[in-house]
Amino acid sequence: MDDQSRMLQTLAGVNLAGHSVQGGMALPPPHGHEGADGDGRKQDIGDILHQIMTITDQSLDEAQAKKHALNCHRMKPALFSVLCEIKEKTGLSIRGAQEEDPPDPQLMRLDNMLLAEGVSGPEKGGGSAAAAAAAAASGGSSDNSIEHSDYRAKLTQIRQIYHTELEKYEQACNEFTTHVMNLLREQSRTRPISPKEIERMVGIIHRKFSSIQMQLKQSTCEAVMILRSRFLDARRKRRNFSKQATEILNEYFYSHLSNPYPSEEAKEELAKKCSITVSQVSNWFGNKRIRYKKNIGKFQEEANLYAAKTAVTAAHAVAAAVQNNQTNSPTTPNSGSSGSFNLPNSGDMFMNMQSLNGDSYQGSQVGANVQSQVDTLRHVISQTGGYSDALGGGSLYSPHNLNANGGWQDATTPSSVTSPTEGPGSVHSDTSN
DNA sequence: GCTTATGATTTTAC
DNA sequence: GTAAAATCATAAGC
Repeated sequence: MDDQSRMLQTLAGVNLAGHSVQGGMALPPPHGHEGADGDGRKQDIGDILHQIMTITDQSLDEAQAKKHALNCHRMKPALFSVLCEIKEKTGLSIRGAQEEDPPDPQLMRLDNMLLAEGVSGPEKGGGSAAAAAAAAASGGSSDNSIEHSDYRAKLTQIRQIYHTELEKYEQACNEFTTHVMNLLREQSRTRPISPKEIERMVGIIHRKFSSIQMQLKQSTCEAVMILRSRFLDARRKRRNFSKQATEILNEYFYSHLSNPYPSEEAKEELAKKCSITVSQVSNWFGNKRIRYKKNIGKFQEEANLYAAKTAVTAAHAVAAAVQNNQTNSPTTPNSGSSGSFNLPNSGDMFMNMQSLNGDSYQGSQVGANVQSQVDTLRHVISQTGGYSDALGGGSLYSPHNLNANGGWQDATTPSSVTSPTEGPGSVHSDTSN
């Protein structure tokens, strides 16, 4: 029997004597069991094992010296291979416990969220899907641009911090892993360390670091949530439009009462004039239509006011045109030209009225054929339905633009052709709601 | 502080 | 997809 197998037998005896095996390391008694042969070698082994076990209790220098002594010991190779064998056997028993953990569902959720918010994953042009979705949901492409850019800037900030921290963690993790691996390699000279064990250790380190990363991800998600809620709150905040803007919108509304649905172009024009967004114009008209319909009586006065205002504006425009015509040579023959006063239909009337009265008014364009203009104006005013008698006296406003179902008449049906006998009271079948 | 007005959002119907 | 209707939330007036 050679030294090695004899030693194995001895060690097996030690273990059977009631000393457990822990952590892949055989734990011998402080002093070797005296076997039947009473071999002095056994005493040696016992001493060596004792030294191994107590090495951690000693100071570093001491331990270093002992380590060196152990390395140089004549029994070292034999003992080493025995330990390897023991570890191999004990390793089998713990293998089942180190199965790969399934992916953490919470971590997956966090990852998905960060990806969806544009914090992790590829950079989406500095923006976020969430912000874009929120902006789209609000109904405007360029709307909320201030908040949107603000949101994006803040999200970019969060993204940067997240990536910096993540990088730091990864770097620390790698450094620590390398350090531990070096340590294990170093230790492998004195005790058997299998690649599997190193792998396991690396796994443990990675798990620890990923738990830290999860905290980082959680904090990032929270930050994004807070930012998002603030962003949405900011969008919800209401600021009253300026008086001028409200007037412009009201003027348009009441002058188009027969069909208060501005076209996209008209909306853009109104938005520009009121310094608001197109979707705000849409919102305003949506609200106005429903509120007007719900309570026509309440809006009667307002309607009269704007009808009168528009009538005065129109009258002034006509007067100005007449005056202009008188002062200019009557022979100026620009009647019928495309540049002349052009009021094609009620749908565009307001904008042209605004042109007459507003900043864009150009006297030269309101030129020659005054009489035809007056006629056109009269016709258009009558078509608006708001004050068909405005130039002829009588009631300024008659809310006959709503049909019996509560809806506005078809845009193609001018209010002037609807029954004039229909009074304010007859159109309120929808006001019950 | 309460009420009303009003801009924005969400839900519903078509 | 769009408008109506309902609802929310805040500004403004008292």
